[in-house]
Amino acid sequence: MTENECRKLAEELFPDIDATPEYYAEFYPERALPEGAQVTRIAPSPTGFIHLGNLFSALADERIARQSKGVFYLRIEDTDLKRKVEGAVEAVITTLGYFGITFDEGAEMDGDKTYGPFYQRQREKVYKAFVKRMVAEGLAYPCFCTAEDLDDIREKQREQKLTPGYYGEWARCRELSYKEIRERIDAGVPYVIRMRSAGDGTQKFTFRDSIKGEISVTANNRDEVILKSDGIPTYHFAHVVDDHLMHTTLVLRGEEWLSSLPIHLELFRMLGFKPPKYGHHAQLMKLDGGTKRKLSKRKDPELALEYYRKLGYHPLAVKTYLMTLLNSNFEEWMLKNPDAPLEDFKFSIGKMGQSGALFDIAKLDDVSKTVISKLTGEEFYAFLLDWANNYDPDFAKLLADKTYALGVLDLCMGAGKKRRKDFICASQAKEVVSCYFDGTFAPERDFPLPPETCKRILTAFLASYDHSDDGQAWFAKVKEIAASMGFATDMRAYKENPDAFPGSVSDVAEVLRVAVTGHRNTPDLWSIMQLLGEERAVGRIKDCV
RNA sequence: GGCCCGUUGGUCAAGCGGCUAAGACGCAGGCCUCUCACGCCUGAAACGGGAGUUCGAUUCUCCCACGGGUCACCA
Repeated sequence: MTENECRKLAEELFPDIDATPEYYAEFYPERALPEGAQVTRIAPSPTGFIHLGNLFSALADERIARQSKGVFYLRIEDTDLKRKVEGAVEAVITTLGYFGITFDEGAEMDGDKTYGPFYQRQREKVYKAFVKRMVAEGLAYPCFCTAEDLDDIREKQREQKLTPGYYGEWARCRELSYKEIRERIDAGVPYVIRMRSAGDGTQKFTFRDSIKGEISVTANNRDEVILKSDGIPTYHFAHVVDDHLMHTTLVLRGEEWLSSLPIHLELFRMLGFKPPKYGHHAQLMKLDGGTKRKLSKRKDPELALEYYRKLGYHPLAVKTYLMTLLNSNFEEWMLKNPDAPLEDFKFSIGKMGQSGALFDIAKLDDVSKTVISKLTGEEFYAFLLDWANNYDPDFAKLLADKTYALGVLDLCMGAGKKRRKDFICASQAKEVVSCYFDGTFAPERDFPLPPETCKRILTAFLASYDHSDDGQAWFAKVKEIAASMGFATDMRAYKENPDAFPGSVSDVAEVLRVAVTGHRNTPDLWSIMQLLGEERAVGRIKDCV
């Protein structure tokens, strides 16, 4: 086709598109941001499934943008209507919001008035303006190949052991004349628009990835589809146009995109845009039957963020755990700055991991314990109550007596600076705390000593019990009972010669503990009895004699 | 299969030519202690394999193996 024919074709293909690339360049001006500010985004497709990997990525994007006083926005990649799920966008926003990720602009926000719209479906005209220009300049052309044609091409390429794809002489529609194109269009043959790659498949160059460092890439040579037959762009094209017009400075995405980077780079070049910086991060993995594999939507419930919410993991715990995976020096920093908010940590993309990290629930649990131990009783109470209201109404009822519930939590969390770490997540906290509520107290007791001995201990205890005793007086009485039965009261002496005694105070205390709580391991027993109140505490012991 | 990325203890990982190869989780033992939890101490536990380069390789190069990714009008 001649230059004139190209221009003519562009006009005929897109008669309704009046706005030019120049118009949009002016419409979406350079952002006025301080020096060094980064503009990042997450761009999920609205499938309704938001997972740990999304949060992982979002957290990195958010940190980079906020840290640099830049912009973090949400764009919805809804170019594939097959994948669209109702309510998915709200789910993305609320779920990420639960984990404390918020946007500066983007879908469903006022930002729509600035660099938006942020739904790609609503940007059809924008993309077409650029496609039109590419056709006019001979950088793109209509392709009439059917799915069968493409299969046929692939088949032949496979036979000849060539790289599959629409490129070079395999690109059948590439050199169609203006007349041939006209005829097919007039005949109503559906078509897509493909980019006309300048590559021949041999040029190699190195690219500097913000995470992976120097990587070697082969220049693109494929005439990728940029506009589908329904007039909607493919991801490749939408990404390039949007990230340019929205002035994204850093694209952080999964390493599965690394292989299509050459396409994007060529598109940026064709359009005369300066590409953003790219950082391709590794995927989250899990151990399955001895080998690492990518976390899968279908097989791994722990991939879904909803999973953690249901179990009642604190959002900050999940976030903190993810930070330890995101930046290896984060944990060290956290140890040194135990009271600093994680926003104070200087996040650096250069320190992101090179290979896929295994998701480690044991580590999450440990981080969770620490995070919760830093919460005040009030804060944890509010969190627990909120969780119970959503997932466990019966438990919520037990929590209704706030003063009492707070007493329980304070007991399990420890007072002052000596914090216990009993809680991992809300569902587990419920188990831990169940023995303090009559509604959930399970009175099956497994005593460590023979029934007769237990009875003697409990009877003696009841006889001397005074609810107004302080902790010391209380324990002195326990010791007395132990001594009266010949049990050791000095633990050191007992340990040196355990056979010399039938037991120790520790056994006596344990009998009491089991009688009162049903458990062998609990926080300080005296405190528990004070919390339960005389009637209940004594009542539980009486049940055992 | 082609191309790309990766490979340090069970897990997350520091390391960036010379170290007794950090640290965290987990595990084991101990201290503290009425149990538990917390805290503290100690311990077991690693550079995938093979060639080079070098006085010297975990670190640089190449080959192999293994793991991952990708080759759509999906993102």
